[in-house]
Amino acid sequence: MRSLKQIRSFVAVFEEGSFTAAAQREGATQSGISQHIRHLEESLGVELLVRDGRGIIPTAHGERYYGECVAILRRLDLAEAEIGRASALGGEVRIGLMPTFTRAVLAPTLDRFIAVAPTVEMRVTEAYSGVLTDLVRKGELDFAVVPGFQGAVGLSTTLLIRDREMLVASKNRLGQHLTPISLKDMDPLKIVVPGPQNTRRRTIETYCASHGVAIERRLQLDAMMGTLDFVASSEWVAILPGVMMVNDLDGARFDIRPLDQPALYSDFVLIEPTRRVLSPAAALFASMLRETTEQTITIRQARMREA
Amino acid sequence: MRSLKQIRSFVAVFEEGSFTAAAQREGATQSGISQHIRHLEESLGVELLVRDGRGIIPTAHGERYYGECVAILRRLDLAEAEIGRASALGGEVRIGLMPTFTRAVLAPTLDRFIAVAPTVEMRVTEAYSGVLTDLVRKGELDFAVVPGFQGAVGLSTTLLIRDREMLVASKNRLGQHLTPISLKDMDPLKIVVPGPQNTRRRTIETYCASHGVAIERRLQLDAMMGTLDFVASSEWVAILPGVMMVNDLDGARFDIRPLDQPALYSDFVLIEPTRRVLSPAAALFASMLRETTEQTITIRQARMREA
DNA sequence: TTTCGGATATTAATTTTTCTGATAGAGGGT
DNA sequence: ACCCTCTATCAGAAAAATTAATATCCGAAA
Repeated sequence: MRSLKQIRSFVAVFEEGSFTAAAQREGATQSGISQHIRHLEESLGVELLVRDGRGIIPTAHGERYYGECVAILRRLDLAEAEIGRASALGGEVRIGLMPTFTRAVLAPTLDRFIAVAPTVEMRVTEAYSGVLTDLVRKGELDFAVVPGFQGAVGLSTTLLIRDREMLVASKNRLGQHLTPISLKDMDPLKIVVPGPQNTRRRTIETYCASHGVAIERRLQLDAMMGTLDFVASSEWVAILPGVMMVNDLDGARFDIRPLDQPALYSDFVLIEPTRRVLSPAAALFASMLRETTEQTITIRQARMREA
Repeated sequence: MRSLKQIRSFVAVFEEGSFTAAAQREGATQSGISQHIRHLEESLGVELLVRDGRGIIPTAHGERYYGECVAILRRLDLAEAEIGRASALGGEVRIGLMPTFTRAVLAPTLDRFIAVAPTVEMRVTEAYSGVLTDLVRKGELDFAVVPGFQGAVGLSTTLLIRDREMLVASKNRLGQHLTPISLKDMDPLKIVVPGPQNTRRRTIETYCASHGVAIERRLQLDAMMGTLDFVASSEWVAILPGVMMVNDLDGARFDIRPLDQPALYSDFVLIEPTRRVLSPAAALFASMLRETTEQTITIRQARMREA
């Protein structure tokens, strides 16, 4: 007989591309997963996955069936979310954020959220996007906010915010604080960049290369806080998302100027497992996060107009 | 943990209105069903059904959850139907028809169907609408054709055909064969009617009462074939759906005249369990049944224009 | 070709879950 | 109150899922 376990196993194998990884994600053994898939295939009378020593490749039937299965799991999840937690905001919310977000917008969002939903247990994980993506796919996080990017199997993405990139340097080093700046008119930069595994690295390099930005030296630094500290006390600069600088708009520590000619925007998206539905509490937190972020951006724009 | 068995059990209880009946339908014991529902309610943390000694009443949560569950089961069924039997027409088709349909349109439909799908095992059940409805809800029939009526929980209905009601009498007793007739201009009728459990009885009585049709005597006869035989050899008349008289349009045995002023139409609908999806073979048979019926009606209309 | 690394399949024993049959209990209708 | 019908509960039996160990398969590299 068909069972939800079989379906969940199949979805996991499909998304992870491997029985072993699926077993890990489902908290089961590879053996068990293997049997579930076999039974499923037997009862459907159709091969769903081709095993080729190196992982799996779904058959055409597998592809179709996967789509239906995700929809079914999602619907089931929705049905429960509707009932179980319809009224009371409760339970646990587990989210993942990059340092970009934890630096400035997390705290005010948490303040507001905790006031509204005092019984919800919040668990925030800080990590870079690759790690967060994995955690979301494994179901260990309700959602995460990562840079806009090519979707991954089993994840659905929603644009959370689009923000402007800033050139950041220590105080009085960049000229008119908060006014747009064109990098190609500047002396060659001594710039701090993240490592190549970070999505931002490629964005920054591409921007510089295609808009004639001269770079004198690069320093690869994978710590956000470290980067800020270093920039604050040296002649090096960094390109950072505006959203993480909202607490430094006063110009006391940093000179911050939005990139211009052209402006550089970054998208941040909310990712969640397609097979699941955000709990009301998680959805509330997500919307508060967006709101807070938008407010900070609005405030910044006001300051920029003054400057 | 949640399981499909639990969901199926819940749907069955909801639709049957009773644990005992649900157990029968699912081929399980009442005890097992009871435990499934209990576990479901426990894991959702919500009461779905109120038990009141005489059966069950769903709670508001139960109502909502039922809707989702049906959608999920249906989607699952669809996913499988898509895969397993996408190409080959095979398996078994079990349908239910009333005597109205078995008399004239079944045979030609079967001819066509068997020619196209020789490997399909057909099982046709003849019964009245109440019985057929029960069988469909229990999942023992893929679909049935019954008089249009108030939907039942768990069944979805599609209009299959709308046909005109006929006054039927033995040969040379009604005047111009196949021409419309207004009953209120006639002498009081000696009419054969089905018993009150039959949907048609109410339709006929209502028609007569509200359009001034005089009735001299009633004869209650619950056998369709018997009614025809009796009418053929007596001065009694009957009101019958046109679709069952297509083999008697030649006027050799009966005078047949469509009711007029006003015309009386009857709807026949295809009913199937909402939680399931018609197999390709069953869908094909249904569409052939509709086609055949429509053809017979077209033929009759041509004859009527000639007359 | 051989071997190695990484992956899935198989198997049998074990654990967990489900199912059943008997029985107790609850709630109307008479 | 009594009866009848329905659901709940329980413990044993049956079935299914799970596991750990092991076999097997496949491709890549030597």
